[in-house]
Amino acid sequence: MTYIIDKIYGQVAGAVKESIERAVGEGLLPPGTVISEISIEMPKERIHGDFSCNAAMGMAGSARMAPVRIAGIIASGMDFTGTYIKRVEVAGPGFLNFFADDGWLRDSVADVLSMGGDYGKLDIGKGRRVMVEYVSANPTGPLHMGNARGGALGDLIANVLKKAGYDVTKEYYVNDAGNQIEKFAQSLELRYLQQINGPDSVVFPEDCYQGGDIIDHARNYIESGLEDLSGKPSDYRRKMLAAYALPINIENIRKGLKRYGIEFDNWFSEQSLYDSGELDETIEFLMENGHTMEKDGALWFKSGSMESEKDEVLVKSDGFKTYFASDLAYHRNKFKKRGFDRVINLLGTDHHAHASRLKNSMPALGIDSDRLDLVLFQLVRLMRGGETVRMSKRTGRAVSLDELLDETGVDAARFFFNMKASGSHLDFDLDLAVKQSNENPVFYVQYAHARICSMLRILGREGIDTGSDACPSLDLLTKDEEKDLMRILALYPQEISISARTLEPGRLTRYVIDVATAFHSFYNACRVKGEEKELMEARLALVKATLSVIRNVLDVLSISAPEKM
RNA sequence: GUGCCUGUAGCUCAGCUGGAUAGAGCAACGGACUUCUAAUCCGUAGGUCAGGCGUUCGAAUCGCCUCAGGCACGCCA
Repeated sequence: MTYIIDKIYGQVAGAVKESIERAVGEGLLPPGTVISEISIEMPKERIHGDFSCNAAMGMAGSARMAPVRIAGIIASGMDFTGTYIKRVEVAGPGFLNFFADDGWLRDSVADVLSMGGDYGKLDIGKGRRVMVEYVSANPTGPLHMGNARGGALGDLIANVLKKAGYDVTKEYYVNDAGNQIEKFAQSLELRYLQQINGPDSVVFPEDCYQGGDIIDHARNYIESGLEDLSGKPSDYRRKMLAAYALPINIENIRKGLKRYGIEFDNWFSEQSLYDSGELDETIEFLMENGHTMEKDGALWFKSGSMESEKDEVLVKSDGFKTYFASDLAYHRNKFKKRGFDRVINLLGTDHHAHASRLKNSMPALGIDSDRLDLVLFQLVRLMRGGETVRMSKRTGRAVSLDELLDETGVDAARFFFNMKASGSHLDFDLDLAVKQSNENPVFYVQYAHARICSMLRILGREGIDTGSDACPSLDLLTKDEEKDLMRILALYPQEISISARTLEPGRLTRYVIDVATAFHSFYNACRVKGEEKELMEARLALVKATLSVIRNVLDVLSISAPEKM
């Protein structure tokens, strides 16, 4: 897939490269001149041209000449026949500034119209299979704000990679085994006993799950008339209560995420690694390959040569396997059993240490650690009444995803969480949440969409064909507002490309705001209805292309595109 | 104490593989609706890019140091 924007970048870079080679051949530039990678950018200032190249500055060192002189030599011998470029200027410290014919803008709009929803698709993924694992919250309680951020980000990354040509699988890792499940079962048991024997009958320890949902589970269990557990052994009681509550929690998580617009292709159970024997296989594999050692009755994973890395316990002295062990088995499963080419894990920064240890451990499993990408996002800090609210399931004071969505709505929440780079902190002021939802840029973008829909409705009512796929002549679109809008539409493939490469797709929210801004400016400067036929048709085509791109981006963001507001 | 992340306009944040006069939204101020949606547009104002030193033609961007905040350092997950 080659877009106009890629083509014109190629034309500029090609012309520069050709000109440099010829100048070297003719002795105008010294033979040893190193041609650095030719990078093209679009200058902020229009007087600096449509595209600019700083190759001359990069070559100054090896050519032992002033950048301006080199730029002059390159510029003087350029051939632009058969390209969108009209002319070149040397400016500033040695920039080569290129001025393009507006034809590239018109051709881009034509592409948008002909490709529709496929516009922006790329083949950089080459169909490779990539798994994006995100949310993966412990099923011991409801989803909270941190999960909301990770969910919005992970889902967007997955959607972008799909758009970029990867074969994407979205996966949720269900931590339904291990220590926190024990703690969950114990908490349930104690709440159960409190229900039966009164609140003071047992002590409820601080390290148990304090949330009210645990109490609800205990009460619901009793009220639903299931087996009376009061006289049974503790082990059995815990097992039954956990077996009762866990599926309910998982189902609630699933429903909550669905409401949030997230549907996973696969829910992978940690317990299944125990049941299938893969966990034991993995540990044996590590032992056979000399990556383990025994100490103090426990089995340890020997970290590589890195002195700073600490060794990790795989099997505790009491025989229980650690989370680290099952995570290794899980990743062995992802790469070896299921054959993913690439795996992306989203994690809160509080798991940073664990995550980098996991990544560094991949070679011990025979996996190139470059195939595992970690996307770390800063946790959401919740502010209420000017105070920080700690979000921990154990303290039971977390704000749930459902509560958040009740206040802000799905669209605003998903947009909001993707407006900031993953690495930046995010303070969420609950008191401002409702007010903020009115100011949220998502409405600005949706408004542009609704406005266009309204325009098309009215034009259609006047008997104008708004559904035609044909692209009329766009030669009459010469005003700044029209060209600015065309230009921003032409940039979409690059936005997808950069988002996919950097795994930082938050820029798409900013991009679609820019599209909306350019459209609103156009709307105020140019009329469609009532203009002379040819101009009206050209503007109508531009408006339709804008609608298509806005819809396209909102679709990737999984945000609704209302036709009326 | 050690490691990682963050520090840019009053607020929330872009920009960070070095490039031209550091951008946007909100808030503030001044304008624009008898016209396809004013949830909009146009304009004004707003900066020691936390601070310091260095690297070079050029630093918000790269390196070192300091300061401030967050997170992690368990036979927890």
